[in-house]
Amino acid sequence: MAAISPSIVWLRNDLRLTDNPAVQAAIVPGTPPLFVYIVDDSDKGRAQGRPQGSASLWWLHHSLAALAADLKSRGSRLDILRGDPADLIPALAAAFDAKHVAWTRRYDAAGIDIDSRIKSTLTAAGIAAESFNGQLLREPWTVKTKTGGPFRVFTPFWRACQALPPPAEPLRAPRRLTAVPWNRNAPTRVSIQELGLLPTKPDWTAGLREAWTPGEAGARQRLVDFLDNALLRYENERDLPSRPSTSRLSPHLTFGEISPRQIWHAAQHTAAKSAAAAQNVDKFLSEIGWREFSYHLLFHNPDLARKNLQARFDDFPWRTRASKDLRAWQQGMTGYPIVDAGLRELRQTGIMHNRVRMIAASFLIKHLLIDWREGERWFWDTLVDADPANNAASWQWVAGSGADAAPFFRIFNPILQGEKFDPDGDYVRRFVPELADCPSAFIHKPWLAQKAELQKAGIRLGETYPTPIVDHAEARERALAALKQLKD
DNA sequence: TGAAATGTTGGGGCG
DNA sequence: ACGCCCCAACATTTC
Repeated sequence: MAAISPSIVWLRNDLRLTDNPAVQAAIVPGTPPLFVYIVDDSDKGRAQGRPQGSASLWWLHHSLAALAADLKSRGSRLDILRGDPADLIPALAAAFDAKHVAWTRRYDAAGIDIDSRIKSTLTAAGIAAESFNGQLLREPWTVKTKTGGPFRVFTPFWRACQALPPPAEPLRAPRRLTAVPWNRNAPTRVSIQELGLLPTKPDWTAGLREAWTPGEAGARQRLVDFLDNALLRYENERDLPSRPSTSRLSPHLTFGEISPRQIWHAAQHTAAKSAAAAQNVDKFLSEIGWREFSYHLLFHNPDLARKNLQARFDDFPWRTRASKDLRAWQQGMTGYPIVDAGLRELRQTGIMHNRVRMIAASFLIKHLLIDWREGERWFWDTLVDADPANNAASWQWVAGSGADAAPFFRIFNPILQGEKFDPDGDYVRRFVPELADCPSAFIHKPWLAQKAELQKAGIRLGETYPTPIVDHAEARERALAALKQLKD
């Protein structure tokens, strides 16, 4: 019997079966789909031409495992390959005599380039290659200003998005699938374990395991939990890092375990319940809107992670020999508790609360005068939600070099921000345990406490916890002086 | 999706 | 009783 020619679903950052148009497109009677994931070892294959960080790799491992289990329970299989997709995809199609390959789009320049080359190769070989929008509410090129150009300001961008017809209803996951036997002429497969994505010695991932459930089911559960239990507090509490009032969906979105369409529709459903729900949904969806805006910016500015959107920042006098300060920031040892708590949360859990990201980023850029790209790179390496669009766009936003960005003179005061958004210091105490017993009045400025008081709390500044590496007022003046140079 | 400096106002203590 | 000063509270401007 002649082998049935399968269609190939090339999965990438869309590790889900629900609302996945590439999966849907491959479900054709008589042509069972082959589900393939490729670990691209070539440099060009990675988003922004750089490897993913170890936290992201941990997530990838578990997300792949979850997807493999989902496919298995439906009678199918996830096949993993390692190498260059430009070789592997055509080789797979040839080995299986596939007539159809489908994937959902990515938006970083390197990825777009690879995908369009592969599409031409396949098309030239008489194979239908189809790409879909799986990761965004709106394709970046479909949202235009009145004059037909891309948006550079968030509010009108989001308004234009909302004026478009609502996103399509999410697609259902396939129920029952048929596994395609592997072909001996096809490239060699590897197991998830063989990919070696998990750190071994030391295994520092206990914090990650505790905080997260990677995979489609975990993503959906997170969304339901958020809408059912936290939504009504979202507007009031989303800026309080000690409160579990954010959605924490970002890494699930990064890996495509859930789509923004699913989120949008579920949120609309919840919004219909009450005026209060609707108002909170509005706030929440505008954060999804910022993600859309970031992708819009990335698509129209492929160098977003490397190049200032505002060229006047190209000559900014960043401190280039500040490796000691950079290191203190990375390790959460700046002496400013809210900043240190954020960077330690990042290393421990692979994520940082959004409010604290802004404070920590502002501190690196404005207090330490270190190039925002250094911070962008660190976040890329350590965040489980490291995303080529969100990360780059947000760093440029804080730096003031981006689109619709905070002006450079908007300098967060880490003490006031701490007191405003972590008034009892719960967040600091959790992630900076050496300050756990510090009186609340000084939790964000321990260097101003009486020595006896600190002693009682077991704190010896400069020994158990650092003294501030820069003085806020001085650093602020220095940054404002640098701003003047920028104008000249 | 700031902070700090500066300006304005109004209540209350006080001579 | 009144004006003066102080200063908190709030508003505006500037960085």
